[in-house]
Amino acid sequence: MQDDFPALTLEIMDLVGDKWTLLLVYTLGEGAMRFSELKRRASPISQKMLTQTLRGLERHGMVDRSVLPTAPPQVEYALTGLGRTFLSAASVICQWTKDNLEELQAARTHFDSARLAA
Amino acid sequence: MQDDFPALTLEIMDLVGDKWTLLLVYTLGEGAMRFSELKRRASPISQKMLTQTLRGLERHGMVDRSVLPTAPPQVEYALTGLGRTFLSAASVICQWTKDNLEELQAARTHFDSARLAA
DNA sequence: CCGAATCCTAGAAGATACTG
DNA sequence: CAGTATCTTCTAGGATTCGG
Repeated sequence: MQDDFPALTLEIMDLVGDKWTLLLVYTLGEGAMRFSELKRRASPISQKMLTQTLRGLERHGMVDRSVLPTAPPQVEYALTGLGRTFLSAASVICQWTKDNLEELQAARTHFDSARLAA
Repeated sequence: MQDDFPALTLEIMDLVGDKWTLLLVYTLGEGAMRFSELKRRASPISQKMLTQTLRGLERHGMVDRSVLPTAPPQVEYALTGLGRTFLSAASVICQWTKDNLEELQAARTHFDSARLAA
């Protein structure tokens, strides 16, 4: 896999290199959800960024969008199979981050105070 | 873990939410390396972004920087223990991306052509 | 209720020149 | 060799307004 790093990291950044994608994937991991509920759960995301991020996820085949034939219209979003396996993979990073929160915090504090002295 | 998503995703984006961090971590995963070699291997990164990204990694305790007492000075960068466990976690996403490249590509093509029609 | 369109600003990132 | 400093460009993302 070594030789594919550049291309793969570019692809990954294209997938989740923005501010909200990861949060939305995790939120949708709790179940299919409508636009407004998603907006509440992923607060403080703006409508614009919610729409924009959802379009990106849809484009990558990670999220399925279905318009319910009601009035007023309701739109439901759900992870696809691809989205679910992605969530599983992403959970590993999430768990790592949780497990190492204190060490990360300590490293930052140490680095910052050392820099302040200089 | 569910309730920690917002905070964790923010933390993750702080760690690897920029353009070059992931690539550098992967590159350093192949072994300790000097500035110039790193710059070559992570091409086309600029000196500025290389320095800046390395400082960030150092700050997070993921990379160790050591100045060799030679003339001209040589500086070697290496993953710390924390950096290595992070790399392991990140590899899962990397592998997922590799395994699903075709499906991702197909989803994008399909989405884009559907949009073009409209 | 869901989302498109527009405007605007902060910060990311590239290019270039210079230093111990 | 390994940076720092400055300048410019570009784009992500927030605020707001409007439409079906």
